[in-house]
Amino acid sequence: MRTGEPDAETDIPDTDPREIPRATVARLPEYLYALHTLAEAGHDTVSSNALAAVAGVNSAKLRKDLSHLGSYGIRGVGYDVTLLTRQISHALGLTRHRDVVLIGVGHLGKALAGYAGFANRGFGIAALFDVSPEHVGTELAGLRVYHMDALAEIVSEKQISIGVIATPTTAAQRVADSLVNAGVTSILNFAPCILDVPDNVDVRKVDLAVELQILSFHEHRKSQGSANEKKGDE
Amino acid sequence: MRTGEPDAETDIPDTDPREIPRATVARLPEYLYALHTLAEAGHDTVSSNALAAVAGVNSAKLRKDLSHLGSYGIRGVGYDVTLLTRQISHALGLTRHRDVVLIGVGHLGKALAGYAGFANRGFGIAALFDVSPEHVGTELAGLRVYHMDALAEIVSEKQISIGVIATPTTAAQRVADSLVNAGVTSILNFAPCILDVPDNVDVRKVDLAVELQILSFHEHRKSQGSANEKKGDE
DNA sequence: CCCTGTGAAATTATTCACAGCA
DNA sequence: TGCTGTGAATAATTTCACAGGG
Repeated sequence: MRTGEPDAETDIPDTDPREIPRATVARLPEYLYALHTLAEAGHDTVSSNALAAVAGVNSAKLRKDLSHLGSYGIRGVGYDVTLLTRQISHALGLTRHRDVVLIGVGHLGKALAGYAGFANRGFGIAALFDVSPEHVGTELAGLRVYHMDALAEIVSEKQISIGVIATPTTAAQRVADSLVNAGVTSILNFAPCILDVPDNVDVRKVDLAVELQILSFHEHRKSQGSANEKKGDE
Repeated sequence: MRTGEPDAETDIPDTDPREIPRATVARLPEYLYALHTLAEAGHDTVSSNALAAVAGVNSAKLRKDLSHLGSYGIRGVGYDVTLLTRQISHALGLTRHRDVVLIGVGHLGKALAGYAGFANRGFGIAALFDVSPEHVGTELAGLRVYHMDALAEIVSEKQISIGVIATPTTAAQRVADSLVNAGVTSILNFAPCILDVPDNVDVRKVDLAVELQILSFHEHRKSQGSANEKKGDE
């Protein structure tokens, strides 16, 4: 167990990614995006307050988060936008371009394949896969759709380490197994199920319906809480 | 705690939603889904251990989560699948059907409109909206695409309280304003930006690229450190 | 003064471990 | 016996508040 040491001196060589708290990691991409926005708006430097406002978080939290990167702001001024962008990108491992494979070219797969947000932020889709003869061999967003049989070969050839599952739930575990077999070590799963994978494989799940259910809870809370606070706005 | 007290409150299925911790709320939908799976597999009752395994969480956590609902399991047996399903649904406010409006019928909007997971889990899409003449008036997944001008009318007529934004980033804030004006009080935002809304409006953001960036971090961590210690999973 | 970086405090979340009931 | 429900212990996260550099 490592407690915070009382030195505020020179101890920031290369940040060990394992020491960045999970909650911080989850926010770094938001900061990155906010910095991008600010850079485009012509800002060279930004204070923790301003950046926190754009990213939608508390400024103390932001500073603490950045402190985990060993990042250097300038007291009295703020952070250099370009430098901070580079530091966060480095911490997230985005300096090296990471291509992904996408499995399933149904509605969601199509949306993901055409999603500019991926390419914009350092992720290219290396190849698309499906099993349906209807899709295999076609082209989508400038990418050929391969049969799953070709997965291992392409993953290994292009050194892919991340796979995105956009298949129906019933196929998800099978696809995950194939991905793991092919050598993929991170999976983004859009199917609403728990994937069984080896310990060295990271899985993140995005369930669109879950988000709505959480909003439903908030609606429930509002309608139960106070029936008197209503904003008249027409 | 209830050694000598009259448990008059134990029968009341009406939990105060404000007392359920955030982290618990975020997991309830997962439990709900797991229960659905178990029910289909023919289980009448389920132990916290079994349910936790299906939902991918620790069983003590699951029990504590359920205790916030005032839910009653049977000692020595487990939980009644049907009853627990109903209790969670109630806590999430899903007993009442909640329709949503979806704005933006680009790739992502199309995917969402056709996403069976919504309808399956108590959310219907009441109407689709867009501004592009190319889309307005067409039909998609059995739903007509309306022009944004009709938003307020339809939201009010159908008593919609949840809106889903699947537009380009540039339009997101404008759409959010329209939704708020129309009376929507919860927004699910797929555009990668922070929305400025009144305090009484809840916003949840889903950024597909952020998820990939978090995975990228894990890849980075794996390739940088010699993997010899404990697993970092989730 | 500005601001950052950060210990310490407060809050929240998770896990343990066991009493007590079916 | 097997299981739930839950205090107590632990861990993680957020927030406060201020020292100290520019």
